[in-house]
Amino acid sequence: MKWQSISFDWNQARAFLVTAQEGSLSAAARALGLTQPTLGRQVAALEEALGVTLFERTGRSLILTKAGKELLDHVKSMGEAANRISLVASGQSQEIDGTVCISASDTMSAYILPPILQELRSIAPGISIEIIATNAVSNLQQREADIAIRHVRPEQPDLTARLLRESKARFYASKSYLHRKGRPQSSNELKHHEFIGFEQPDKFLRHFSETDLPLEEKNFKLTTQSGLVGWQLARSGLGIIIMLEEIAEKFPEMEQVLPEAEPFDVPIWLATHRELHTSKRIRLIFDSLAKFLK
Amino acid sequence: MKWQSISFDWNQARAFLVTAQEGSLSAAARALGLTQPTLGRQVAALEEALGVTLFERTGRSLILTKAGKELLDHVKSMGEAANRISLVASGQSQEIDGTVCISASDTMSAYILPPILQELRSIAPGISIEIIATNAVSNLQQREADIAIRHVRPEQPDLTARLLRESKARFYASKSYLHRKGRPQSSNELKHHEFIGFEQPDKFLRHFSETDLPLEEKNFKLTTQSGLVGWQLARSGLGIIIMLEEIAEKFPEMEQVLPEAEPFDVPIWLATHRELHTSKRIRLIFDSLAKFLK
DNA sequence: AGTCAGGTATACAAATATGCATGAAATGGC
DNA sequence: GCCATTTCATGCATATTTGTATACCTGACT
Repeated sequence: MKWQSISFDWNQARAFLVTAQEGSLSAAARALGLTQPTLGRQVAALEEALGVTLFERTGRSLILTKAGKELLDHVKSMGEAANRISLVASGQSQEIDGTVCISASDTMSAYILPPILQELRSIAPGISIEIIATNAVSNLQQREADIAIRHVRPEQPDLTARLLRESKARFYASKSYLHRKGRPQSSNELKHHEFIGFEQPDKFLRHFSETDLPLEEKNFKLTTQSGLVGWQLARSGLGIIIMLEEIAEKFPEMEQVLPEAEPFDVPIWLATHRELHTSKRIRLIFDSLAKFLK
Repeated sequence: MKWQSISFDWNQARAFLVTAQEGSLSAAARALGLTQPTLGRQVAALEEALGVTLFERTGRSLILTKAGKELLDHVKSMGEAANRISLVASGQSQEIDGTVCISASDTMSAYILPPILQELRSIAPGISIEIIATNAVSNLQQREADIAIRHVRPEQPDLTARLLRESKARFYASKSYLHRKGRPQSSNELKHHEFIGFEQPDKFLRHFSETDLPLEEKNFKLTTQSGLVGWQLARSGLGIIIMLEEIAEKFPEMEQVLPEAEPFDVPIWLATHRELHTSKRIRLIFDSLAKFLK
């Protein structure tokens, strides 16, 4: 094997990758926890070493040259390999101390996780836990999180997933709202009510297209991507919102809408990357979450 | 994109890759042009950063741990990407100065190339030329050479190849040998002569299996992987050898065996990696070689 | 037009990594 | 069994890289 061709500075390749993807040296520096001059020098050194101009310096920002574009694919693939290294290494690591990154919806993070985290802290005081509270489905492949709590079946390959249980969700509204607008007696009456939606209204509506609920876009005058904000809006009497029973029951000012109707099934899945499941640390948190969430 | 997972030191990954492949820190240091303490510290730092033990230190040499084996594949793929970066960069580079690495058989290198190199030197004085004289088919993919002169059609993908011409090869022997053993008059008489072979006798014989020459393994008492050594052996009268006409004719003490027989066809191919063919420097040498060898 | 935000390039001090020299341990050959 | 050789680990002077502070540029908005 001839190693000459790979003996350029690999950190410079990393600098190029992140700079190209982030769009500027400064952004790349922030992403990598380095400084802008360092990234600038690394990229310049790589250009020198390869004998290729990667970026056109136009004062304000950098734009990739043709040669830079040609190279970017290969640097990306280097980055993907680096990502796998980090992933597999975390899995192989049998260190019990360290950080575990958990991704969950914001409502789960705010109302379900806190007491569980308390338990986890006493079980494994050496482990730092980072919560990614987002309703976007995080990408476990790209290591945005080590463990994800989800309400849809994880379909990506290379994932270890466990269905913990089926939770129930219902429509809720504040007593003040129901007092003002009246309590609907049948699902048909819902069409005259105001709902608080998640994300884009059309995307959210698709969930209800399978049911026989008469909901249209005009019912969703308020929409947010944040479950917590939506819940606060509902608590303020601004409309009807869907919420897990176990969370809603903690709020006495909130009342079930159509209490006789069947609740919606909401599965609770726990997922991690297959490689990570061999790690003592991840395994411990995964199993404990499974136990407490069940 | 989350960059955290790729922000470990990529040069340490390189250190791990080369160390694992070369089998020792010292060998890796030689390969990379660094020193053994440096490689040792880089590998140790990577183990620290990933929280994984990569090698079992058994005093003399290092052996990969299970975790190390798990990671090696991914580091290899990182190395392959790095290799492609270097390859594409060389192709994109429009610098005329630099080094070009040419691979050719040792006889070609010794008897055909020298006057051509003289020409190249005057055409492009800024280019350094490195000759890899070997009869092993060098791997252009792995960048063992930039340009290869071959006698078989290059079949690997991603290669740009040009058939320069069909050269002729014949059996030759020294006059002293032919005087001593007698000049064979028909191909049938060859079976009583001694031949000098290349590489493993069986491998070499396969080339003649398609012809009707009565050669067997016992005819090849002398074998070498070096064309130059073989030729010297033949010049010393030790046997019959196959050689390109254009080379053999420079040696008046050597004489064609069975001069009426048809010579063998030996194609001369010039090959380079497709990516490299866009480089001014490589292109210049490639085209010049094609011109002079034709 | 002027200001401001956000970007890149450069000078210099501090932190970091590298190479050299050397010691210790283990393998292979005599 | 011993010696020669090869390999990994460590201390220290040096070389390199990094970060801080700053100057300078560009494009957007008032």
